[in-house]
Amino acid sequence: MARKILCVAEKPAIARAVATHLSGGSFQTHAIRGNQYVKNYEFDFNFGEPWGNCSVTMTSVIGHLTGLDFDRQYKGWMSCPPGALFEAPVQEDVDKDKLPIAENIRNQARYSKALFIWTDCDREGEHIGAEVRNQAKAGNSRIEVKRARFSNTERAHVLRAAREPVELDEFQANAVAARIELDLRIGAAFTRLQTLQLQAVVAVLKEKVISYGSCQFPTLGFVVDRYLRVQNFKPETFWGIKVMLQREGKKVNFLWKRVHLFDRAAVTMMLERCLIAKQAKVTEVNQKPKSKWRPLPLTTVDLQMMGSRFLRLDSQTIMKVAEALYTKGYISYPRTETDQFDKAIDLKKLVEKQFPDGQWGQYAKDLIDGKFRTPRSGRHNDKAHPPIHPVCWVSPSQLNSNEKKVYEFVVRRFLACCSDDAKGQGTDIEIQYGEEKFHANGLIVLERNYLDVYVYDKWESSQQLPNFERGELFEPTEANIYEGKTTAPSYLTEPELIGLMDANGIGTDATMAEHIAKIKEREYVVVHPRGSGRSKVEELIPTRLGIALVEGYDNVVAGLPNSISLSKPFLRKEMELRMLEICAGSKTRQEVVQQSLDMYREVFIHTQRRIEMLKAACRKYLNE
DNA sequence: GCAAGGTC
Repeated sequence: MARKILCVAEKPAIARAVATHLSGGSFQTHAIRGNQYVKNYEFDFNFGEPWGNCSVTMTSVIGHLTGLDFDRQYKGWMSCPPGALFEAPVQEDVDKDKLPIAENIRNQARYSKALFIWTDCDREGEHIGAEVRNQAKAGNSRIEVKRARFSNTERAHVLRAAREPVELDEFQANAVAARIELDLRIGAAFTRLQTLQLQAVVAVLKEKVISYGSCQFPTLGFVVDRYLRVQNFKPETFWGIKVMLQREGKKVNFLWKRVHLFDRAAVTMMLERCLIAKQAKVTEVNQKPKSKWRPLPLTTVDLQMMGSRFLRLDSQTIMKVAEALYTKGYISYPRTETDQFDKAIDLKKLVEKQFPDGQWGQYAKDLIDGKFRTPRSGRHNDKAHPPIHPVCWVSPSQLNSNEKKVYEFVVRRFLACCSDDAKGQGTDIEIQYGEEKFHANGLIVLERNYLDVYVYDKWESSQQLPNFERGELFEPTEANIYEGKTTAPSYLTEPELIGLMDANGIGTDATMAEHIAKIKEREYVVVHPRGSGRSKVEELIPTRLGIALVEGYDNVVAGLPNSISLSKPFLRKEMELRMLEICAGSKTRQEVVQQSLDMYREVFIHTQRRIEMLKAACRKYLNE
């Protein structure tokens, strides 16, 4: 009998795609008992040495199999002081709804010589792989464990992954295990502490859960931080000089090199000197080609940011819609950090698929007729998924209105990536007037290229400048002083918040939208519309509770050395660095868990000791 | 009734 090999992917869609490639398209599908999504695919495949021709069962899990929780006697909120959760025993169990999936793996492992793990090649994927391994070993302790390393589901790539397996990376799996334990202990301890303490202080908090999480709190911190900057803003008056010239029937405005100053007398004096000089001298006339770069291949974070901005959908809605489009097979996997296309992907074929479209079909044809360019490469690669792109064309009549918007964006972005940059001719003119320098810039757009399909970018020709010659003198038509006021920053918008979270390592591409939704659900922030029509944006404004929490925690640690407020992203960043140390093998999981718990325990003890600060902040903001 | 991370 041929040897049997069990393959397990992270999700059903990957299991199916891999089975299709390995089997050459002919496989048998079997449902499993107790779960409607997971299927077993059976076929033969030659893995090469040392396995040879094998009969394969390809199946999947659905994300993590297990969850970590406190032992039963610690689950009740009154069962122990919240601080005890830093040490309380925890146990890892297969989630209730995943029991049939785990059982399927144990059963299939029983008759298998080897297990090939096909989870995503990222940290979480390594941990999920370890969960799968544990189940397989429980079914068959002698099973040999291998890991397929693949970063997309292109055919040749998948075949190579099957024939060149590697080992599971225990370090990465351990790093995730550490994160899971820390998030649980710290989240539960602080949540219980602050909920129980604050509920008693203010009537409106009576029935509320006031949660703390290492991601949701820094997210709240960003919103509050901006809010306070807006509130505390004091406008300042400034003055500047503007110079205007009328020539050849055109008006040219020259901008001051110093932009503006906050000293009126000084500006007046500078203008006087200009007027005394009477004539301005052209010191530079530069004509140079300018270009506006086509966008980078699309990542999740970018989809959420651009989507919020141009499609007027919040990031969670965008992700839901993108997932629906993915499940229906219209776009690629929407959770990716990668902004570079793998050479193995046949991009032109994907462009051709868009030919039938009424809006951008002709544009796609023009690309294939010679205008195609290889996309730019960004600097991110998660080694698991390609940038988000359309996989086939779909008629607009098949989509609801949100799906239409998101699909259109993904397609236009993809076609833009495969286009040439926009090209133009720029003119920079610099003049010396008295002691001061001024400049005027002109732009003529010569080739729109990607702008024709990527309607979200704007790049317009400016008014054309009249001719100037270097060294020539002219008398400006007008030279004035003008007054202005600095304006307050505006409240944080969702795309800005996602940008901040991304830059500070708060959450992952898949979870950022959830953290924002969480702080809305907890009533730490609310969303207010600003403006109307096309310029309408949604702004995030902290509630009184949100402000009170941040101010309270800032006060708790104020004046203490080395204690960083929980509302800031630094503690989370620190945790991230320690996880990297586990991955590098320089620290063990236990060391990191102990160290990080010590760090958070210190803040916890301060918080308990100075809980009055937190209570006072809540009274201050919520008792009126 | 707590977290964050996978995925449906």
